Amino acid sequence: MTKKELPKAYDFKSTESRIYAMWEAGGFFKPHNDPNNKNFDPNVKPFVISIPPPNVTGELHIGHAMFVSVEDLMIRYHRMKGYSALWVPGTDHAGIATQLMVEKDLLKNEEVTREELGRDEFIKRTWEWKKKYGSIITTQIRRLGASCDWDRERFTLDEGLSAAVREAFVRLYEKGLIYRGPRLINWSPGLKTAVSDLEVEYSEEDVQLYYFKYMLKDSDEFIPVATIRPETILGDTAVAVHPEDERYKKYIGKTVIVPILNREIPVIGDDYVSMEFGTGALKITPGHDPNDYAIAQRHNLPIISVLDVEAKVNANGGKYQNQDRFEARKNMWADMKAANLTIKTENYRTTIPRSQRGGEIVEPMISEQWFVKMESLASAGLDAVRNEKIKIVPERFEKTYFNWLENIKDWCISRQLWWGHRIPVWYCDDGHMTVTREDPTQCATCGSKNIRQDDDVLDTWFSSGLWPFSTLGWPGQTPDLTYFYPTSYMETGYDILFFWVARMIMMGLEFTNEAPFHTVYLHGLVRDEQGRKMSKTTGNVIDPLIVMDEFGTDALRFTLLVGSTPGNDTNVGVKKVESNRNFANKIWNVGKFVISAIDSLDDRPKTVNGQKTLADSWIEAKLQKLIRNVERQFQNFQYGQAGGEIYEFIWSDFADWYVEIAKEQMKREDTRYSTVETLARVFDTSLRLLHPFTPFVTEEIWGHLHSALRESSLKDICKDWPQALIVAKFPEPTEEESWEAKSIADFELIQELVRSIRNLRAEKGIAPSKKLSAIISASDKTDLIKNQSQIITSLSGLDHSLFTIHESLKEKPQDSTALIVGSIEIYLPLAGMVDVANEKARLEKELKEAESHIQRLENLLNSDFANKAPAALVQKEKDKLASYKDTAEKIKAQLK
RNA sequence: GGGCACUUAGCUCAGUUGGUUAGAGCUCUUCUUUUACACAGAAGAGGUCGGGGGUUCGAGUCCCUCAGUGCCCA
Repeated sequence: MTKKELPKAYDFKSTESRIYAMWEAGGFFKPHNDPNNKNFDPNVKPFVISIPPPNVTGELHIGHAMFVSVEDLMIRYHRMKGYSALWVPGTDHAGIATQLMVEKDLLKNEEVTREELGRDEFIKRTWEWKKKYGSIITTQIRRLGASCDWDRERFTLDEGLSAAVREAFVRLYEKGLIYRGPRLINWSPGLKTAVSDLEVEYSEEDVQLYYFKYMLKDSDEFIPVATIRPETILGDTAVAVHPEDERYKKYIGKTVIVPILNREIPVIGDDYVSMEFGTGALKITPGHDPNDYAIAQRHNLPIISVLDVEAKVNANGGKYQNQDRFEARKNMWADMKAANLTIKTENYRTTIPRSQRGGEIVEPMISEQWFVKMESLASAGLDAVRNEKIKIVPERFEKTYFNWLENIKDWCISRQLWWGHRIPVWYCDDGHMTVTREDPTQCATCGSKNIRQDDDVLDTWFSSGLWPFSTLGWPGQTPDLTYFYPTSYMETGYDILFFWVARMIMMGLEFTNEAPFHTVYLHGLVRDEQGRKMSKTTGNVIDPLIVMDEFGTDALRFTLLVGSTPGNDTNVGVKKVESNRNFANKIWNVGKFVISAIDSLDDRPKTVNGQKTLADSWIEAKLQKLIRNVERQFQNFQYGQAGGEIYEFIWSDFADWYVEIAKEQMKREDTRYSTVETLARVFDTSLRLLHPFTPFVTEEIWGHLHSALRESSLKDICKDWPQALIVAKFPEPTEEESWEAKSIADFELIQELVRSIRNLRAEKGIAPSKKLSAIISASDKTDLIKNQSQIITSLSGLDHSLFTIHESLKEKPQDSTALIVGSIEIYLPLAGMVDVANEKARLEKELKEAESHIQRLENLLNSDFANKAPAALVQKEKDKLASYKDTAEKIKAQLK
C-alpha cells in the first residue's frame, strides 16, 4: 500500500480555504437540531450566539479577529459537546459611517453631494454600495474560521429586521415610552445630526479662559465672568452667583448688560455656582450648555439658540450672524476688547466634548428630536443582572453596568441622516402624528391625505438593540425564535457594554419579556506590543489579514485566545504569532509521526496481548488530568488557561517525552501495538481538545489520522469517529482513578533521572553520540528502574548492555561520577574525565541545597502547620523531608 | 471629583475557592543537523511577585495603606 507523503511543514496556505469549504459544504456550521426540519427534537439543548454585527462597509481589524476567535471557540466547543449550536452572523448598516463613506465617494468620483442627488437617489446609491462592498467583511470573517450559519445571515436594514424596528418603535410609542420634543442635545456640526450622550467623547485639552466684564445696568460696576466660549455670550440669559457670596450677593435681582448685543439680563442667585471656581460668577447660556440649561429650568429663564446646524452664528447673534463659531469667538473678543469689556485671558486645561465619529467639537444645542424614556427600561435591565438572570463575565463589569443604568438619561434616537430606518411617524398639515406599523395613506386623527413622513432616521444602535431576537424572526413567532431564543452567550468587547449590551438587555426584556442571553462575556481590547492603542496615525496597526497571510489563521487565533484574560486588554506582537505558528507546525509534525507509526504496523505481525507500559499509563493519566482541567476552565471562561495547558501537554508531555519513548516501545513486539494505539488515541483526544482554538491544523491532521487508522489494523479505534473533527465529540472528564497519581509519580522519577544524566553530560561536554555505561543503586525503586531501563538508557544516551542495576552497592565504583536522585544513586564511569575537586564541589553544592530543604521542611513541620494544615498536605511535606534526608545521606556517603 | 483595573524574569504575559523551592513564550548562553519537526531537540542563565503594614500554621493570591500607570463615568 502506498502511503501519502505529508509535507515536512504545515502548509496553512493550501489548507485553510479548502478546509473551510469542506466544513461549509458539509453543513457543519448549521445547528444539527434545526426546528425547521422534520426530525427536530425540542429536547436537544441549543447553544446560541448572535454575532456582534460589524459595519457592513467595514474591513477586518484586529478587534474583529478577537471576537471571532472567542465566539468561534465557544461555538465549536458547544457544538462538540452535543449542543445544537447556532452562531447567527450578520452586519450592521452603520448609519453615519456608511453615509459618510458613500458621500465621500460620490464627491470624489462624480462631484455631487447627497443634497444634489436627492434622498431617494442617494439611498439607492448607498444600497448599490452595500451590494458591492458588503460582503468584504463577511468574507474576511470566514477566513478566521468562523463557523457561523451563513444561511441565517442578517443585515440590520433587511426587510425582516426593518419590520422588527418598526414594531419596536410603534410599541414603545404606544406605551408612551417614546416622545418627541425640543431638548438640549449634543449636536455634531460636522455630521449635521444629533448624537447620543454615548457618542460624545471627552478629551483633556489646553484652551484659553477668557475673563470679561458683565456691566451692571446704568452703573460703572461689573461682575467679572470667565468663559472658554466667548461666542456663547450671545446666548446668555442670566448671570448667576452663589446666594451666599459676599462679593456678589448684593447684585442678585439687578440687571446686567450682554456685551456687544446690549441685551438686558438678570443676575440670579443659585447655589450650583461654586464661589471658589473662576471668578465665582457664572454666565448662563441655557441654549448651549447642559448645566446652564438645568439652571434656566429652575429660574424660568428664556432660552436663546445662537448657532445653526453648521455651528454658525444665527440671527440671534446680531452682527456675527453667519460667522463660524470659532471666527465669531475671535471677532467677538476683539470687539469686547475695543469696548474695554475684557479683563484677561489665561491658559486653561479642561475637557472638551468631541464627536466620536467626526472628531469635531460637539455643540450642545436645543433641537427637536425623538427620545426613548429610559427609566422603566433601565430599571428592568438593572433587575435582570441583579437577579442573576444575566451574568456578566468578568463580574466587575456588573458594577460599571449598574452605575451607568442608575444614572441614565433619556436616549436621543433620531438622527438627521438618510441611511437608516426612517422614523415611522407621519404628520399632516395640522400637525397630527400618525405612528403605524404599516405605511399610512391618511392621517389617523383627521383623515387628511396630505401627510408626510418624518425626515429623520433612527440611531443604528436602536436596531442593534433588537439584534438577538430580530435576527431570529421577531416579531414573528418563528420556529427559530421559539427554539433558539433566548440566546446563550453575548460575547463582545467591554467598550460597547453601554452602547450595545445594555440596550439589548433592555430591549430584550421589553419586547420578549426575557433576557436575550444569560451570560455576557466581555473581552479586552487588543493593543500593540507596547500596550498602545492601535491607530492608523501611530502606524502601529496590526492587520489581521497580513498576519494570517504570514503565519496562518490558527497562529493568530491561538495568540489572541491564549494571550488574553477576560475583560483585560492584551498586547499583541508578531513575535507571539510566530511562536504559535511554530506550535501549529509542531502539531502537524507530531501528527506525521503518529500517522507513520500507524502505517508502519501494516507490514508487521499483530501482537495480541499488548501490554501497557509506565509511559503509556503516564501519558494517559496526564491526558485525563488535562481533560478535567480544560473542562473546569471552559466552565469558568478561562479560555487562555485552557489553551495554555493543552499547548503544554502536546508539546512538553506528548511530543517531548511520549513520542520519544514510543520510538523505543515500537521496536519491541510486546509493546508495539499498544504504543501505536496510545499514540493514536492520545493524539486524537488532544486534537479534539485543541480544535476550538486552532480549527484548521487540527481538522487537517485529524483527517489524515482518520484515514491512516481506517486503513490500518487499528481501525477499531476510529469506528465511532464522525467524518470531520468539527463535529467530533469533545472529550468528557472522568473521575480520577487511583492508578493515575502513581503512574505520574513513577514516571516523574524516571524523568528526573534522565534529566540529571543529560545535565551531567552537557556539563562534561560529552558528545551526544557517546554511549556511556552506568551502574545504579536503586534501593526501593529497583523494580521500577529495572522495568524502565530500556527507556532510561535510550533517553539519556547510556549503553543498555553496560547498564547494571543493584538494590544497593557494597562499595562505590572507581573512577566514576555519582548522581543522586532521591534515594537513587547513579554512577557514571568517566575515566579520565573525573576531576576529584570538581566532583566534590558539585556534590557539596547539591548537599547544601538538600540540607536547606531539610531545614526548611523541619521548621515547617515543627510549626503549627503540622496541626492546622490538612493532613494530606502535611503528609506530602513529610514525604518530601524523608526524601531530602535520604538524598543528603547518600551525598554525604559519596563525600567520605 | 467618583469608580474600575493594572504593577510578577531583559520583553510580553499566565497564575479563580490562600497550600509552601513562582510558570510560559520571546530573548540570551552552550551543545546537536539523530529518518515527526532547526517553525526542532537537549542543557542552562534569569524573579526578595511595585513599597509598607495586617490577617493566617501558611499570602503573588485576602484586608489596609502609599506610589506609579491605564481606562470608564461626571
